[in-house]
Amino acid sequence: VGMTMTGVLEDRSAWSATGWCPVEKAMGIVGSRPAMLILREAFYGTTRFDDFVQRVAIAPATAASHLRVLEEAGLLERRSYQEPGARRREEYHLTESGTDFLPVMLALFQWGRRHTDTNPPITFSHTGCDAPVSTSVRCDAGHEVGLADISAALDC
Amino acid sequence: VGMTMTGVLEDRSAWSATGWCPVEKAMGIVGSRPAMLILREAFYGTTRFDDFVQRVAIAPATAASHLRVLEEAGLLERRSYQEPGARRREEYHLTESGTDFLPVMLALFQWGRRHTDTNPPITFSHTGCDAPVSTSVRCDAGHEVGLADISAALDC
DNA sequence: CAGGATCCCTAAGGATACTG
DNA sequence: CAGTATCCTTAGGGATCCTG
Repeated sequence: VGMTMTGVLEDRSAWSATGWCPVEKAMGIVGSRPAMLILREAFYGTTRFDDFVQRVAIAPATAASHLRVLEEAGLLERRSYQEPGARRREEYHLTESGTDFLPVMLALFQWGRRHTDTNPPITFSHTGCDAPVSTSVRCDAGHEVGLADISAALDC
Repeated sequence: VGMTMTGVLEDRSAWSATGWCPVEKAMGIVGSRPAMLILREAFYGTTRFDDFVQRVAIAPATAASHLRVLEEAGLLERRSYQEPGARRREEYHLTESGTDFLPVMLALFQWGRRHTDTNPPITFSHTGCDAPVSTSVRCDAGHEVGLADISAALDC
């Protein structure tokens, strides 16, 4: 059963109620300002608790809470480490699941830059190749596709 | 000034405070469960108020509120139309800014499917070509790149 | 059918202070 | 530095009822 994306919905009744939607699940984890911005910071290389607090500009309790959620959801992992002679420290690092979130983050960044009034003077480019980096929607054959060219099929 | 993405942050102090971040701005608009799911429904072809209410399973007030925000933010546009003999109705349609949100939505869908326990039996494919569709991070030269291969440069 | 008005309520998050 | 504890405030959102 295949039909254009705009139209497949009529085939299923209230799938939101079933809890089947990955988007919904994802929003439960990263669907808040603090969570998303903590993740943004993680992509920028932030690993320390206090840095998250300051750079996201949130309360310590909020940071602790969301860091825990992100850790439990598997996006971040907590690492205790101890430099010789120094005392013990904690760090938060992106896991594979966390780095896998990059397309979402970059897509969101791009969308915001294009459709809001924020346009920070920063460019992301491919190391070595130096060409600018962006997210795109493509089929496995390599064609870039828009919404109108996507069909949704229920595998039933 | 170019450096690996993981590391560029140290160069700017608290850019979240400046309100410069597109991600932050974007989260202000779509960074809630209702907003994101309304948008999801819009991608599936939902246009009517009551359908949004039922399929997202939210209160009318919540729907009205978020529909308005999405409209004001330019993602949705309200269209009054009147079929001959019927009374006036309202519809919400994706604008260009709205359809431009597709990469985010699809990336979020994919991430959720891969990293949460939700795996709905649905496949998105390229009409005609029939190959499955997905989001990817690429440079303009066409290389698929991961986080480690991205460098961030401040254009200053 | 497409909402507006109202009420209520809880959970999120800021501020501040404290601890190992 | 990496949090926890406490307090307080507000905005988000559900439920219900009403209207053009």
